[in-house]
Amino acid sequence: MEFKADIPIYIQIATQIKEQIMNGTLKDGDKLPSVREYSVVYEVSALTIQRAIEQLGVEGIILSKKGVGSFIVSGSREGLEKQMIGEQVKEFIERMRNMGLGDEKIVGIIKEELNNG
Amino acid sequence: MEFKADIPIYIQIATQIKEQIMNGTLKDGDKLPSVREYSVVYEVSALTIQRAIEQLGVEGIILSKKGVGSFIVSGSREGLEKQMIGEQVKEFIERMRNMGLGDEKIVGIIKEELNNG
Amino acid sequence: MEFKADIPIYIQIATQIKEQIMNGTLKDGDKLPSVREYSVVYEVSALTIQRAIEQLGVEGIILSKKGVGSFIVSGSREGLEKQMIGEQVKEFIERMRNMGLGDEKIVGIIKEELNNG
Amino acid sequence: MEFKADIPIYIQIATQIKEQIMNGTLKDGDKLPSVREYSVVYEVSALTIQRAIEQLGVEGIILSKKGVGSFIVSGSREGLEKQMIGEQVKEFIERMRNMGLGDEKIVGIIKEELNNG
DNA sequence: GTGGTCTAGACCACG
DNA sequence: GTGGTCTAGACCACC
Repeated sequence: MEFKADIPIYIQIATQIKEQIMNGTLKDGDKLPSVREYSVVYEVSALTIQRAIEQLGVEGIILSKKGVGSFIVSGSREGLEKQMIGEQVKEFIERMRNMGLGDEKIVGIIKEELNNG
Repeated sequence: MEFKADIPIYIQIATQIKEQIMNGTLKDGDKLPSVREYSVVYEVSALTIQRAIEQLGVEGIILSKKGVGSFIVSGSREGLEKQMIGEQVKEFIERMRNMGLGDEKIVGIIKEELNNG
Repeated sequence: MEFKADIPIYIQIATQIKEQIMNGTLKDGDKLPSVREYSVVYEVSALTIQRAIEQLGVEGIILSKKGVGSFIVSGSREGLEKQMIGEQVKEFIERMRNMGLGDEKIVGIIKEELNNG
Repeated sequence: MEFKADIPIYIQIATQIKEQIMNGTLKDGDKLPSVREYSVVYEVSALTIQRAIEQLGVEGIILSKKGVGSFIVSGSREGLEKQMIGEQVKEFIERMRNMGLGDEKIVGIIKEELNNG
């Protein structure tokens, strides 16, 4: 597993888990892999994994129980959809507009990339 | 001037200058405002401005001449367009796909946000 | 039955039993309900109940006889009163004083809460 | 500096800083001692201090700026007063009532302890 | 000098 | 076996 250098690893892992919730790999009520298991998979220290999970806990997406495990809070998927998609779309459009692109051009480059990429 | 807390200030300033180049506020060959002027406008220390300018220099977008000033390298606009737009579009689409969205849905939410926002 | 997330469940159960001794629900010499019964009532594993009872045993409040049951030690109520009330009152007052509250103000907020709550 | 064994050290430190805000030792806008300074004073690792400060950050009480320091958010004192005092008073009274004490008795033991202690 | 991240390893309390 | 806390030390980016 490789990470971008300019974003904290625990944030990148947290984001990845969020994505897994959104695309259905992880579902409501599911038990997450243990901190130690993740630690092996991602090849980072256990503490880094815990910070990722802690982060998700603060955001109300997962709930950790000592001695038991971490579980996906039911209904978190719907919340994530609005939050993550909405935020990122707004940010993306704002940046495109700041660079002087009009609405049609924005839709154009998206379509182009979808077809080519 | 206000900045996001989780992104280095000098990066945010550098990004704004890039955007000004792309939307035509700053043009090929133009002399940038002085560090002092920027320092007043953005309400940050001169050192932070210098790091922003240094950053743009490293990226080949501007050229600093000692005792004279910094100038926008000719042709930088075209380069920026491909780099900034291309990169960001790819990243954006990748994230949307990671969250399980199909191509049509991606275009849909973009259009929706363009009309509402 | 619901528990606070940041305090061990077995401690919370032990505390509730202590409170029942103090308010008279459980009296000197009484036999405690069985581990199984508690397990059903509190909706936790038998092991957790046993830890709660073990805890009370260590504190000298109950006495467990193998194959017979657990019994409330005579005189435990009086001991609990001094211990629990005394400790908690001291701690509470210390915290209020650490926050800069004077004696009169402490009595005031207590009275206010007693009337409103 | 000594800590209670059953409460995380970083929580105890965070609580102590909150108390200092409430009793006026630390005021709105004040810069907190650095992580390293605290680390020496409390004789714990720098990371433990950072978790305490991080906690206060999540609660909106302080704001940390990379390379600059941590500062007390203006208006945090008023918020703390309502939150900390209110919560603790309610909890204290609930526990006293669970033990079978009537309102007058609660006020009585408080007054007694204030005079003796 | 400042806060932030990460590691590797340890110990503990919980269920 | 699980999550939570703590250490000591390192490196980094920021201002």
